[in-house]
Amino acid sequence: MSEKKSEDAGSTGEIQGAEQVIRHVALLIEQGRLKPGDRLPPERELAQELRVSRPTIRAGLHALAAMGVTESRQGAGTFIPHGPPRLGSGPLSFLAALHGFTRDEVFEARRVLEVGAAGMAAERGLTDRLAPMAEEVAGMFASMTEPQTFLLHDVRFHRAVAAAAGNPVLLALVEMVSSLVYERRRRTVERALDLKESAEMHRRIYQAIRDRNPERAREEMSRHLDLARMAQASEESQAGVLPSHGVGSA
Amino acid sequence: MSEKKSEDAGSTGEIQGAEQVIRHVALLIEQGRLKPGDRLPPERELAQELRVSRPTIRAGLHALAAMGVTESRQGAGTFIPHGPPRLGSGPLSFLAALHGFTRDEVFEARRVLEVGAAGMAAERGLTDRLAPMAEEVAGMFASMTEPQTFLLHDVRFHRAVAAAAGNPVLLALVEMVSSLVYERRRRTVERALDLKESAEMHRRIYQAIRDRNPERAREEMSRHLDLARMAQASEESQAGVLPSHGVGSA
DNA sequence: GTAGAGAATTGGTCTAACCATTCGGGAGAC
DNA sequence: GTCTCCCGAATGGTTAGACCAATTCTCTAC
Repeated sequence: MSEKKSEDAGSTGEIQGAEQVIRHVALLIEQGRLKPGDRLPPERELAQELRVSRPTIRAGLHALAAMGVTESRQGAGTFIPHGPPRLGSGPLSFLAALHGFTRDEVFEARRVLEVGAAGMAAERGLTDRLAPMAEEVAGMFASMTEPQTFLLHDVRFHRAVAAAAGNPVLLALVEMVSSLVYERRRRTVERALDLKESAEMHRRIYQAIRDRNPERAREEMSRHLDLARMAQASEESQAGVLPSHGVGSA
Repeated sequence: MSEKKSEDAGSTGEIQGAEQVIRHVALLIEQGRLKPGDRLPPERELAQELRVSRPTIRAGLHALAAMGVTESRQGAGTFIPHGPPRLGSGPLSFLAALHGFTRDEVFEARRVLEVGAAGMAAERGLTDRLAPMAEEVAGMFASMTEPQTFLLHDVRFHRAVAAAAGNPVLLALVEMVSSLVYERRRRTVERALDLKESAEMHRRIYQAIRDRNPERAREEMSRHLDLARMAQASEESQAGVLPSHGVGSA
């Protein structure tokens, strides 16, 4: 009963529908005809080219947008974002909500990633990546009375460490997991108790990386994340019951 | 005639359009009214409920599907997948193609994740997770003349190790990164030279975890991935120029 | 030369229909 | 009574044409 359908196989294969749009864009990317910052052809043009209707094109583009591959701006066009490689936090947020990831589990995954990143950063010793980290540490010490600002520097410090590891894949993963934590932390950071101690821990991490001491960098990062996990648990218990990992869209 | 913009604005806010669909589903999940395995309401019903047209609903559902949150089957309905938490490889594949991740970078990220996972698996020593690993090792020794089958066991062994770490977040990350590697490896594994040595390395990793020796587990996993990276480089150089990281859809 | 208004471009949405697949229930055969 | 087969309802997939909204470009007026 498995009679084949139309054999009009074009260059994109026989796939029909929204899936075809994704394949087409993937092909353009592989061929180097689409790079970060570029604009895709208008929807109407794509529709004509792929011989499908515009809503079908739009379905495919929505899927690409959800994967973070494209961004659409009404009136302007659909673009491939430039900037560093970035995995959206959406998928992980949904998984967290669906499967009830605990705070400890998320922190544990984060520790694996960030301890590794801290070690790599220390080993590699890319000197031009030191200043961004140092600046964020300074920012923390300067904002100990403004928890939200402090948290911002905190986020950026960890991102800077991941960047100093010099591996874009690792950086994207760190950002994806971190964003889960920070989305949640933003609501409770006002209750934080020991911002000064936190700032000093970050400083020690920085110093270990600066001194190109991977062992110490790993240790300090590991200890820091353990303490941060407990601190967050404490903040949340003060705040009462929170909705489980929100499905934040960032 | 609804003069007013629908004032039914529930807790979903006043967001209009496809975004609203995503928020709505996210809300249902947070409230526990949608769990893995469940079926979503039919599109026509959602459209009526959210006061938007069906194409808009469909756009949102396509976005959710791209994030791996839902799966649609024509004639049956739209479902939330059951099974373990899973991050699709699509987003990472696109990032790889767009930013030209090198093989070494991907392996490096993989090493951070899997060395951590191996260590955790050994520390935790969940005895009921040992058998799956052992079975895959056996499968490798049994399929040294069939590279594709060998590769399958290889994939599943690494997944089993990540599962033995007992952290679903880490498991999802490992699978996402691994799938990038394996998608690529599938094309060159026929040229593999030392499947026996590879099988024995996997066996040593298993033994270290079984013996609850985290240090050795980490070491063995690290060494294995380094060798695997070089092996794959060798296979690819034999195969000539390959298209850069394909945007595989899995 | 510059600033503003208008036109063209482009993504966002709607309505209304038809197609393709799946699944369940009822009719018929045994 | 049980089983099998088929048909129709339910549901996702696609199409078509139209209109709205935001952006961008261009051309005019000063």
